[in-house]
Amino acid sequence: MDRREAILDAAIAIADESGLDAVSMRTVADRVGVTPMALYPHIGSKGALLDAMQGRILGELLAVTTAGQTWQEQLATLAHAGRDLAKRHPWAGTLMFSRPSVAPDAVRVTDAIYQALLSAGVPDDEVPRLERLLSTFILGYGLSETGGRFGPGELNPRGRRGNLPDGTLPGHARLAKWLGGPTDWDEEFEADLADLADLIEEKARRGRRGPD
Amino acid sequence: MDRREAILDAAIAIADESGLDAVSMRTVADRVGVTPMALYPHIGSKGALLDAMQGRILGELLAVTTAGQTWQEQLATLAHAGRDLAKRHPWAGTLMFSRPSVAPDAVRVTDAIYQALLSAGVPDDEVPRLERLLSTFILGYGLSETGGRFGPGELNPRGRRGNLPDGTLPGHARLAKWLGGPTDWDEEFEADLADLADLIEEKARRGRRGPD
DNA sequence: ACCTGAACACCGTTCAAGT
DNA sequence: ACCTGAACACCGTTCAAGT
Repeated sequence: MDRREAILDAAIAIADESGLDAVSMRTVADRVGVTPMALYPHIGSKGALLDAMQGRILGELLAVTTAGQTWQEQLATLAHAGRDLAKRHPWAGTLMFSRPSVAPDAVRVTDAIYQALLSAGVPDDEVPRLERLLSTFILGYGLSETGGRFGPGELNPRGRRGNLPDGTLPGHARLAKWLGGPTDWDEEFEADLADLADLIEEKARRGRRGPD
Repeated sequence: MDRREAILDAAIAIADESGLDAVSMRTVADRVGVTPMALYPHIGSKGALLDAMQGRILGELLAVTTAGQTWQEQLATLAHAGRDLAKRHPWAGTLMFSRPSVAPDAVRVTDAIYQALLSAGVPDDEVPRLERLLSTFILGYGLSETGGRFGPGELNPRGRRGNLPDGTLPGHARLAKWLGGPTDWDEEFEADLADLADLIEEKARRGRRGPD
């Protein structure tokens, strides 16, 4: 097997098992069965290794096919694939946000979203912006879930406002009924996607009437 | 001055100047004029230092006031404050996504968004989800800008599809006209906010008619 | 009460040396 | 052509010692 591929396999396995911080030239080399310095001719540097890991992840995203689907189905397929990926590889979100997507596969994912928006009837000049809005949200959602931003503290104001005087959180007070229990993140993701699909549909409808 | 505050000042100054990676117990201690180990009684650990930095940032966000504004103005004020913060402290986005918001100030920011959504007329049971949708997008946008995900490569397909066969990027081909030039990120952020405000208005309108 | 110095187990990377 | 060993300049953190 190609040494470079073996190195990537090892790095991804370590990241899946113990997080991105556990990926070091030393731990990767150990897993491959070689000295840290032996990695350099094959992958260049730690940064290049992270870029290559990102490329692998995006390759997985491209495995999904959207041929013959409606634009709603296409977007849903891509969004779910993105979120599934974030769950399978919890470190992927951090990586995506922290470095520009240089892999050629990244452009192909972007293109798939462009195509879905175009077939929805979104005016050409609005497509790139809406693609960034969608991908930013999907990435952010995945990262919030896996990174802990949507942690239990977000939902349960009891035990968090201990050091705040009463009456400073009127919003929380009024919404108490909806803030108690656990949240179904799958359900919430579906609802968000439905809302964003509505937004796209509205864009397309206005586009057909011509711009304001 | 309180030693703990001085330590936080130093850490934030270093992060602003040289990035979050440059913040180490050693560099912070150097700036304060003390040995690394002298920090521990005051801040506990590196992780606690990062949490405290996050708290400071959120405190800045609470300085904005939204009293007497329409809900559209309230949301715009908060969104702009969030994005300005991300520009002033480029490391803040990474920090927000990578750890749950434990600071009491975080709940107050959330509450401000709750209040705006409530006064827009969004049904109570949809407010927490829409708050997460909004904050996820705003954070993600700031992080994409400062972290480089919205880098020049995203916009200019020339020079990136060198290793892809022709015809694999139909979306890019059709949108070539809109993908050439530089993007005004301020303008794009405004347009995104306007779209999300439309979405909220639509929610409120449907809520008044009663649920489906 | 607060700080220091030495130490431990880690990093990424360079460079000369081995086969 | 590919890999190793030693070294350099870094990490966060512990622990005994100083004032």
